[in-house]
Amino acid sequence: MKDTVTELLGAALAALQSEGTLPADQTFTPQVGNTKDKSHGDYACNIALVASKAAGCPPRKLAETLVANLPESPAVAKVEIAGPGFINFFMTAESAVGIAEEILSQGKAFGRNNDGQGKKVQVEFVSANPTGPLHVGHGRGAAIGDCLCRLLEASGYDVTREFYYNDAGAQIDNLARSVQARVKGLGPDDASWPGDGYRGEYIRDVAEAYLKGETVAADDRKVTATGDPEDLNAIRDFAVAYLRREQDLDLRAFGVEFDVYFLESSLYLEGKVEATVRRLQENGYTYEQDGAMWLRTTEFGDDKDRVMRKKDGGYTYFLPDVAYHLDKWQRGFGTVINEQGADHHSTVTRVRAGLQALRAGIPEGWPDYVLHQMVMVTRSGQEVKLSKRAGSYVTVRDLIDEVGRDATRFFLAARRVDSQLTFDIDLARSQTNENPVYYIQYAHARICSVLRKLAEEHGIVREYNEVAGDLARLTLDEEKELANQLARYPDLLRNAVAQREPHHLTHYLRDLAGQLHTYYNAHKVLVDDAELRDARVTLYLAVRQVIANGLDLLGISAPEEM
RNA sequence: GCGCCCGUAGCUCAGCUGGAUAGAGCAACGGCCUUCUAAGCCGUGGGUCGCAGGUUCGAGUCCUGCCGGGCGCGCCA
Repeated sequence: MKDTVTELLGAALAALQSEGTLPADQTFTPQVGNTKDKSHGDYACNIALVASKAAGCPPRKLAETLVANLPESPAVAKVEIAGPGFINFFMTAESAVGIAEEILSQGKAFGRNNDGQGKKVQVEFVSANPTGPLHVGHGRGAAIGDCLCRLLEASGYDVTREFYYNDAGAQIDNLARSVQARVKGLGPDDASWPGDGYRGEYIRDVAEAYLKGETVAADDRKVTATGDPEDLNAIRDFAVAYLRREQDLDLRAFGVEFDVYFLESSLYLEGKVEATVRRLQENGYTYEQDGAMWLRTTEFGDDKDRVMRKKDGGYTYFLPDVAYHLDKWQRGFGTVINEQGADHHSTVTRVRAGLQALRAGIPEGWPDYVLHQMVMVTRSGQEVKLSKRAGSYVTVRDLIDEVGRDATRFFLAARRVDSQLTFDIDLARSQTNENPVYYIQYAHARICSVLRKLAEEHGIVREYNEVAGDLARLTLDEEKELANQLARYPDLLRNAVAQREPHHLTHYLRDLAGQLHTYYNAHKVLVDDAELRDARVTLYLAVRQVIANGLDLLGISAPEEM
């Protein structure tokens, strides 16, 4: 419908250009928007305000001329000029509800597009080091990252989900020493406990499994414990595998699956770190100072130069990071999105600077970053800080166990990424209309319920994408507005992808579900008039399809009954 | 001190990249179940969009400066 309006306006603009009212050497592209207020019609355009200067006449006057030149269309019931010069389009209900047919013919494909044209995109997210269970922050990253992936896939991109982790650095040594201490029967409060050791209860579990000689398999590794308390290397390998497996289980419970697990150690093994260092040196951006090797990141907008090789000869995390991103580039990802917590935002400039210093033809703003702000968990209005397993933080597993996967995903994706998020456990648990997850799922279940009733009492089974009845019978305001809302869905997805903001989807679905509930309560579907009944059921089917499609992009189930 | 993010109804948050009289939900108050799921619906009240300037036909949205909150400023990741 919106396209129809755009075309009509395009024709009118062309007419004004050929008759000289508007300059022919400029292009005017009408922006057609959805109206907030019903009295402004269904769609509105501000082109008269935008082009009034070029036309050399007042906006309202230009609007009048444009309207006079609009081609006739059966879809348009009325056109009005309002306010400073807006052109408001009132569409016929008949043209609006036609969207239902389109939705049902496209089914699961409705809303999807091929904007990406099969281009390769990589989304790196979660990327937690294997030193403990995933915390809520990782959960937010998982919810946002996975939803972005689904949105990109729905836009025709070839998406790779990637998880990067450090399996060899100082933090892993620390993990190994912590597990070893537990293996030897020590606790965090003992005097000989390692200085910065991990204190969580899960360390004890790892130690016990190690002593029992268990075998664990995670992503690409499988490790059997030797049980030897003195073999720190064996403990390290086992602990990493054990905690990676734990994280995998959590992610699976959350409905997130990765295509690639990338090990930091592989960058060293394959000489990619050394190659990166050489290239940076050859390009003349490095220097020695205080026994360390520095990179002149200030040449590329950083506020100070960064150490790449420490006094002790080891590299800082920053260098493998650069090597890793060069590798991503070389793997052919024209678009890479790094989803991380905002507490890592300082790496953005640094990594980009390192990549520019390589002079590898990588564009300046590459890669993209989506940085989410912090998450706070509350229960009974109080902040929850601890979990039994992890000690100092709330884990993803805690949330899934307590409120379920659907609610966890929904709430963690329901806010703009750059605003801080309060996860209200009481709200997420509640099974009332105040909980948007249930509210949306209930709308879906309600439609299914009506269909069951139709089958049971009238013996009519409507197929998933079956159009029946005469849609022209749908003349109610609620029906037209419901149809308009459905028609917005494809644009909504485009917008969510462009902005990298999954929360638009949660808000949209909340609104759509609300309209469905309103309609449901105001007008009975299973009326005696069979033609009207069938038409309404068709609209219901279309709503169900869009809700199901939207929930799928969030990784949330669409239950048939509740 | 410097950098990034946020500040919108009592609370939690939207606001489609500058458009019309700033919107939802919750909470509060008042209604609706012999009718397809009341996990629902309808109605009412509620705002100097942190403050002050600027840009223009028009600013919650853009620019500057303050105020308040979060995060970061390691030869940790």
